[in-house]
Amino acid sequence: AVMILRSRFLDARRKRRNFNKQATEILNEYFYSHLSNPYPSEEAKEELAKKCGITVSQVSNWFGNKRIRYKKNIGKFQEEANIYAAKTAVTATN
Amino acid sequence: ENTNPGSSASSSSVTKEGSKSGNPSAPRTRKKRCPYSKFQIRELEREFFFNVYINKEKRLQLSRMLNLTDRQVKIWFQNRRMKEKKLSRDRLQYFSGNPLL
DNA sequence: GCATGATAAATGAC
DNA sequence: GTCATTTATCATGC
Repeated sequence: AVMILRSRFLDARRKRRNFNKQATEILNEYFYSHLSNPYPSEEAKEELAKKCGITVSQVSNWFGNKRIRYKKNIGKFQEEANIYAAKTAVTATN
Repeated sequence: ENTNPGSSASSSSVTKEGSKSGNPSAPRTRKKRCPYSKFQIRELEREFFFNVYINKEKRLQLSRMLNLTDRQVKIWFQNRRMKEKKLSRDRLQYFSGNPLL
């Protein structure tokens, strides 16, 4: 049993699985609403992790990848940025 | 599969920064990340197994053997310790709350 | 074929 | 020294 768990643990780390749509929505919502300073605090990371159903490390990975890839090609994320900007605007009015 | 530029003897490559001699457009070049070879990793891991903290003497010896700089070996051990800590956290999280064991 | 998550070198704050 | 991070690279999903 120990070996089974151990191998499953190793595989789980290596195998990549995409986050579900809801988690991605939450992460993007935070990212684009904090575009001037997309660096969530440790507490914010824990809250995001809880809401997304992922680990804090995965939240850190997501923001690290998002920041560098956004900076490298802002134009590619323009449409996405507009979507979440409008979304946060709507939630603000409600 | 190695050919590490800027390591060992040829100290001409990684010019840390020409902070002097004018050079107004000092780009402060960040060293490009170059993955280490299997052989380098094996030797580094071997030493890490014996002692997580490497002393200066072994560090110099190891850096020469692997054609790396002292700084590279030092940083590798730092990163490796962080990796070990993260692995421990992940293991604890994964095996906790498990009906088995 | 790229998008995406995770990991490996490298830097800098402290 | 730790540790969050930047950057490139790796591995996988689709």
